[in-house]
Amino acid sequence: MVEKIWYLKRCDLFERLSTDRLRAIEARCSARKVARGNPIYLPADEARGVLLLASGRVKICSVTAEGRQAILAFIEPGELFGELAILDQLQRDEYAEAAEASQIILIPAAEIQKLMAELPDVSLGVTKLFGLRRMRIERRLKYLLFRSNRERLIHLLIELVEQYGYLVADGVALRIKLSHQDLANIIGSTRETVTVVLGDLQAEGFLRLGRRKITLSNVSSLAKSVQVKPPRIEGVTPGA
Amino acid sequence: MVEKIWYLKRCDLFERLSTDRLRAIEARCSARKVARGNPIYLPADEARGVLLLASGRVKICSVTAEGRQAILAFIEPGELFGELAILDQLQRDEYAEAAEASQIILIPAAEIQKLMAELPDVSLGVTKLFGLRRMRIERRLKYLLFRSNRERLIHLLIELVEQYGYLVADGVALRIKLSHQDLANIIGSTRETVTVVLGDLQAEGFLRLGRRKITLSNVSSLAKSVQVKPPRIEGVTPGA
DNA sequence: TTGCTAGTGTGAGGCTTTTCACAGATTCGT
DNA sequence: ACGAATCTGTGAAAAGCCTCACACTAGCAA
Repeated sequence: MVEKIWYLKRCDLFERLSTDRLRAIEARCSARKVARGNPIYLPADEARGVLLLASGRVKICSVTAEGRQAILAFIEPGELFGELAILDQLQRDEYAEAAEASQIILIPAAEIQKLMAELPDVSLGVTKLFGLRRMRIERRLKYLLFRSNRERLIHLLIELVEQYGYLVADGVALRIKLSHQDLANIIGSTRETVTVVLGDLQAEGFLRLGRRKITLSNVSSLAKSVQVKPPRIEGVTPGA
Repeated sequence: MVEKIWYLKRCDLFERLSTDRLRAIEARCSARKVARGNPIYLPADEARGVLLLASGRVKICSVTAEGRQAILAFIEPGELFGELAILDQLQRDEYAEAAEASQIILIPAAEIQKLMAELPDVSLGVTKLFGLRRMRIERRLKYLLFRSNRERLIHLLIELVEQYGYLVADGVALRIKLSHQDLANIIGSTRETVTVVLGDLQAEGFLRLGRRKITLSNVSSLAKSVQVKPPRIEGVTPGA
């Protein structure tokens, strides 16, 4: 059995709770492992609670009638997802799948609601979480509307650098592996177009391509080309 | 001077507060009127507080470098906007303008934060507000990604019916007046394309066009054509 | 009434993006 | 180590959408 409490403590929302309190929550939670590519919840599933990602990586998607997969977000270890269940939203209309082998913890909605009622800190934390997610998605909407695929892709790369970038000898690399298909699924384009545009950007010297790997050699001029201020880059190591 | 307290009471978030409490809040708020087409806040403005729309209609927009206006949302009387200020987000990156002559009330962020800290109900209300807005925008992102302009427009029409539709003799009319340019600004297209697509839909018998006015004659088959369940339509009158 | 403005209708031409088809390369599972 | 699956690169043809240019109408203001 997984040490659930250890992971609970790593989530912003719970880090300030007492160990006793955490033990109590832990008792109500269940954990499970999901292999890469497998679903965690489907739109049809009833939303019984909130999920916490202990390890791995999760993507939140929706699928069009023609079978195209739109990627709405990636979730990193320590982050909550499926959190609309907190609002007694029983039905979700997106689904979550493991982008890598993952361990997840299911926290019953009632548990969070109880915490929110008792501890204003938690309540505020949830509000902030919602606000943050909303800002992210609003920002994405803005850079998708009216923009060419080239611009969309550049904006996405900059966002990825902000979230996953780390410095290497010859530029900035990403701590996340994405195929061209994945990138297309985020910006609402096709795999082929992404391949071509990335090829162009490489030819123009903005980046270097590897298999599921992109190294940005000139983030700031790339940012300037879409009139956006260059992102801050986390100074250090590749991480786990 | 406007009867601010009257309007505060009409906002979901405040409706359960005592009159005394409301008086106290009222004392900290300021009200102003804005004529159609004028800005309410700009991206550069510091976000001093949250805004409550007392009357009129507001649109939340962002502008691309090439001067295209993306409409992110409409705000109706009784709704809050600019609410990210609650999270001490000092800088906004969208702007708000009056879509019709409007009266707005500015509530200092500190006031809301105090309420949230003292009253769990308010705190939950804010969380719900954030969650709701996020669901809306996520839904929009989903119907924009990978979709043709025709599909985007149909989805938008269905959303508008849900929010603004009322039954009339020959179908469903909308309680909001939008030009083709407005519609284009919502779905990220151009005025001409919207005109053409609406013309097609009219020819196919789905709707009838008037000046800044659309009457849907067959909402359910329109919904079926994009594989969406038909929206509920508010049963009655045109409203104010 | 007479402008004037905002909103709508239409078409030609060109650019962007998708679609389809296939080939080579790398990684993964067993 | 081997075959299978995944990932990337490329090109031709077609579809979709945007740009630009202009005409017409309804509503508003003086």
